[in-house]
Amino acid sequence: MKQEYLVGELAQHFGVSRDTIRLYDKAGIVTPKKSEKNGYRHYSREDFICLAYVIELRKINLSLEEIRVMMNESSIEHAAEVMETQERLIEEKIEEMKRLRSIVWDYKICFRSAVTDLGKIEITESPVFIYKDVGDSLIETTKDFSELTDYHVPKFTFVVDKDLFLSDEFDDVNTCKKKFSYAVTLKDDEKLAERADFPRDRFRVVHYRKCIYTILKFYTNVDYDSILELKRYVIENGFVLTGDILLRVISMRNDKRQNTDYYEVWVPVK
Amino acid sequence: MKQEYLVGELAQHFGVSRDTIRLYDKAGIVTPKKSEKNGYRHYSREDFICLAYVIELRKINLSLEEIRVMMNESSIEHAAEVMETQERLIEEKIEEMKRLRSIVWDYKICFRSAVTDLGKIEITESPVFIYKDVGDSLIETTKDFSELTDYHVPKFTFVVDKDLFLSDEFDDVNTCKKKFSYAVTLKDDEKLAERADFPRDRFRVVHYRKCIYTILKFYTNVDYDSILELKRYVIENGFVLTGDILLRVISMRNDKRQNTDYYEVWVPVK
DNA sequence: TGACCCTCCCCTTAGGGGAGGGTC
DNA sequence: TGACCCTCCCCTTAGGGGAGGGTC
Repeated sequence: MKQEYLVGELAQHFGVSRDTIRLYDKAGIVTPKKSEKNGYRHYSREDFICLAYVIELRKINLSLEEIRVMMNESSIEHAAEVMETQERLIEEKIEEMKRLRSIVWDYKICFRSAVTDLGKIEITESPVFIYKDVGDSLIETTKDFSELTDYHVPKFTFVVDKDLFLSDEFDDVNTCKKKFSYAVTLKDDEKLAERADFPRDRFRVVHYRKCIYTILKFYTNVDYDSILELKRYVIENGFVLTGDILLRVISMRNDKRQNTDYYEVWVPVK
Repeated sequence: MKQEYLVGELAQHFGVSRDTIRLYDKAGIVTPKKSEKNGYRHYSREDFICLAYVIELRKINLSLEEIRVMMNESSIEHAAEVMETQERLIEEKIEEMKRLRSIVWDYKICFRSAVTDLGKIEITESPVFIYKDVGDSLIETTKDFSELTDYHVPKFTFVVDKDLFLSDEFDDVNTCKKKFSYAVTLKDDEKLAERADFPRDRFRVVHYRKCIYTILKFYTNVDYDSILELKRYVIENGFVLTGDILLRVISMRNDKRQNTDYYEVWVPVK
């Protein structure tokens, strides 16, 4: 009857590497007899059972140190507590993952739209934006938003004055970037602006309004063709602007040569 | 108007350490101008926006390398794909976590019982066990089980022959451990044994049966008092044994000095 | 001889912490 | 002077991979 095993056999049986099993020895978790002759590890049947248990415990993400304590020093009471703690941690992890999933989902939808709807023009109703001009400091301005919510992240937004947009001045590619002003906007999915304690003195709210909606890509600081094209569209179709235009960052790169940035664009019209 | 920021301000604003922000520079993700004079990093408004984005991306568990690619080389199509991949990974993680939760929950219940029900004796009905004697090799025996299921892990089990248990021989602590034989059992929660393709030739099945159930702790290889106590209980109460006794491992230690092991014990009686 | 076994060493992620020294 | 800034170096987890050498 076979009583002893070498690392290789165990590694194959448990589907782990030899090194992993040797590490458990080194870490004082499963410490087989070692041959005096050649230093080979000889795992007894008890070692085998312990190793199976350790590999189970590793699967539920206990650290080697926690496992070492469980195997060597701990009481069954302690083991029960470890499992209770681990259960709580897993619960929390699941909740956290669900939260991340929804953020990732938002990005995905946003990027997908940028891909499929790039340049498409649509007349629709804008969402409500909570809005703040970038004053002296972008830090201070974005910090203000964190009082409102720590979940949604406000987006950096270019603003083009409606009259400037229509003026001839705006057509000069070299100067038009100087016509942008800067704001930070938050899509008000949570209807924060409707709450009684919403700080109306410190934020502006841009309500639902009829808008031309499109996604534009441009090479920031280099080429503003796509926004000039949008301007032509507005004029040719005889739209009347009812407010300033928002260009909200979808994705922004920090490439020193040429930034390819995407924006969602809201042009209020009637 | 404030156009530039130093690491300290950004670190405080974003709630990360200075080193983290410096690391993003070193990794080529957000690379501010550095003062020629003193080497200070001066973050522009664009850097600020990128950093905010990077910190968002880190929160959804993208690696720095993935983020670097997204910031420097990737198209919006690629960014969309990254998010789709990430969404799938998060889905899988959630499923994995739910699976782990159920394993941890099993352990928790098991260890809790060991704490609260230690030594308590109960007459109940045993579950169905799929059962195999340990033949020449524990590896071979447990490997057989992996054909059945890769979810449940079979447990090492001592078996005491019912006649031996009652005999005087068994009372001698020094020899009683030699009376144990060894098996591997799997609690058949999934009703594998009822399936048509269950390999009846290679496994035994122990069906529901009336049993004395208890949890025992003993110092394996040293002290078998608790099982002798159980024997006295059986005799004093005039139980008639109807089959071999199973002692299934709940928790096993590999301490060289004194193994404190817990077993759930099933004594079939009528 | 080939398939094992051993130890030692270096490498990975995303920072954290500290030393030692300069700057506003 | 205190609160900043800088770089450099070591440390963490749970292994993976390889070198170099011995063993069955």
